[in-house]
Amino acid sequence: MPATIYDIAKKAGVSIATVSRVFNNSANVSDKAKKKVLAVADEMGYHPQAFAQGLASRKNNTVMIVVPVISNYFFMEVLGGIQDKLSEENYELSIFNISPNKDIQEQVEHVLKRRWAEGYLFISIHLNDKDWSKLQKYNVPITLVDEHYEGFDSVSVDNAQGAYRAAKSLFKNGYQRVAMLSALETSKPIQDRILGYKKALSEFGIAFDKNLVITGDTMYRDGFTERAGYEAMIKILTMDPMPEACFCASDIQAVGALKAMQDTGKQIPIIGYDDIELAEYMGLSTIRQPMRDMGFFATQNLIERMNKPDKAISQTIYTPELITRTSTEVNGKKIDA
Amino acid sequence: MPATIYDIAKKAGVSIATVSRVFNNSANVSDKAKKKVLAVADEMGYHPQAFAQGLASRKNNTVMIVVPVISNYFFMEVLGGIQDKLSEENYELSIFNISPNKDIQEQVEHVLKRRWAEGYLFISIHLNDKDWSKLQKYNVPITLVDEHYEGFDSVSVDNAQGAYRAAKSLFKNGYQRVAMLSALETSKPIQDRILGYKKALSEFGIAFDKNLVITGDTMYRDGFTERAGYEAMIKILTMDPMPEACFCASDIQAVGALKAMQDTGKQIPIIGYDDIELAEYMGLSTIRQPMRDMGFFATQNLIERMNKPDKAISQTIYTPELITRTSTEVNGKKIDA
DNA sequence: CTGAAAGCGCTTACAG
DNA sequence: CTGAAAGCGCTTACAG
Repeated sequence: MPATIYDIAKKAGVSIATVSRVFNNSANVSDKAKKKVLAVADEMGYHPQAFAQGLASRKNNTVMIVVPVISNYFFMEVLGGIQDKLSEENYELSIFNISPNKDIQEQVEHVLKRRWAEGYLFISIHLNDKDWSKLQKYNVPITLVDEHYEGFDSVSVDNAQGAYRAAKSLFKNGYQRVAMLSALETSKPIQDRILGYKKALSEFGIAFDKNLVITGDTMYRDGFTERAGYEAMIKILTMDPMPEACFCASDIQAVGALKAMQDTGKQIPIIGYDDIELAEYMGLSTIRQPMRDMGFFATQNLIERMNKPDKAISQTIYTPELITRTSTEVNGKKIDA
Repeated sequence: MPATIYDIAKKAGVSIATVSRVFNNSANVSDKAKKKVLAVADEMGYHPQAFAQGLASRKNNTVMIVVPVISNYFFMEVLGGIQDKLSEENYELSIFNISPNKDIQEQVEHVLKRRWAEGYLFISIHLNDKDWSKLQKYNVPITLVDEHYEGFDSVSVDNAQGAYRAAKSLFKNGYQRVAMLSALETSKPIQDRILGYKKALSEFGIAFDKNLVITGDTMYRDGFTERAGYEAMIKILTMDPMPEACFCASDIQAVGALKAMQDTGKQIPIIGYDDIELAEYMGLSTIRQPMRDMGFFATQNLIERMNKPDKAISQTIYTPELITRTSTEVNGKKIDA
């Protein structure tokens, strides 16, 4: 049985209130009492229990991440940013993994009801407006990442704009038949990126051809995998006529696509999406999302709200930028942005 | 103010004990009472608070991961396995990130004292025997991943053996000057991998040359990055005489190394370590660590211990296997394992 | 600066 | 099957 506050109080010859004050750095404790308590606590290996503190104080110093897919590059980078910020603060980190097989809304409400944390970071959770508005009534600090809804603070990237920039640069450099290597169409980021692709098309007066929007067959992780990218690129390279260039919905798919081109010996310029660390080393042109910054900033925003619940709600939207590398070079000549 | 068990009890016309029983699926509740309670709870949006439950029952259904570097490929894969297992069970997941700047032992003890979780997964936490033995006195379920100490359950990979296999296959295929692309030497996995490399050397009667153990200059993430791999490979390729082949301490470094070879136009066979998903798409020969399995199995093991604290301690050690791909092919000929 | 006491929201023998 | 009551380990006005 580990020591409790009562054991320490008794042994130190003070009340439990004093012990509590010592551990909460409360001002009003004599140096003598403080020293004594600390000494006894150290000797008995005492440390306040998080639960009891949480119950008594009605706060628990915990930030919870709610996320659907945990082992994925985008999340990993965002998580890095969250950690960077959290390490400056005194908060514990908890992660709740939303299962794709059960009702999302229900799981999210469950999490909120359990009151596990003081604040929540919802990452890549996409709900409709009605469901989001229901969540507001819980009146708990939530910051959205990779999604936005006017009722909550959010940090996201303009997906349509990113896709638009990628496609536009390809059209601008003279390519006409530009394929889009896509993923699961019910995915919200995909929908937005298709929108951007279409916008670029119409700006250049090119008709939309749905046959040029290709996905792989593997739908694991919504199709955001090397394998799905490989499969899709094989389809693209065997089309007749073959597309002249390709915009990929994610870098990780682009990695598979690059491999497909290598295996078949056919090559067309491609642009990815995300700018994961690897992209630089693959020479992959891509649309950069500031993932780490997003995580950092979202966490900062959340902590501010936790401390000041009535501050104004803010929507932060990053505009992604095009990074050109060798995957869009032709005869050593870079592509124009 | 959210509803409490008292509110529900009053409104449902039962005692709080009955409400509690309903939410704990206790057998002894009449169907009628159960239905009534559930209806009222749903109406008032009630759900038991995790804290209060934890305090009263002295368990909290939480598994905590303790890990030094959170955004890294190895951890991401292991995490995937943990999630796979946890999603079958009814546990919450918490993550504690050990800061590299503070004393590790102290942080670990802090975590244990706070009693945040019922069971802990220590991932890539390396302590000396004395510190590990100190941790035993907390008498709490802990499973080690990527480390082993006889006092705890553990799931690890034989790093020396893996490195040995990689280096051996290179020597066996006729290469004499085989460089090792290394990382921070105080890292325990690195030490073990160097040991394996040396073992292969001596088996083939080749003298150890410390100038052939090369690291990059970037020591961010202990040197397990593309950049560090790139830097190190550049050094290797400019050595005179140039090494004939290279064993890399991780796939992620190997990715950088591949890029270095591409940029310089020089090429030697290389073998990585880990077999991250990407390796297949890069054609990278590598030593496969069953990362996902390790996470899955460690979690399973931990849960078993949580349910049965006195079960025998078990050490699981995987032997990594060599996967040969194009990065070790010469003129289309595969390397022998 | 300090202590007695109430209270946080649950669980769980115990008695019926 | 059900309820009254004690207890989990803390925090925090309140009074001194």
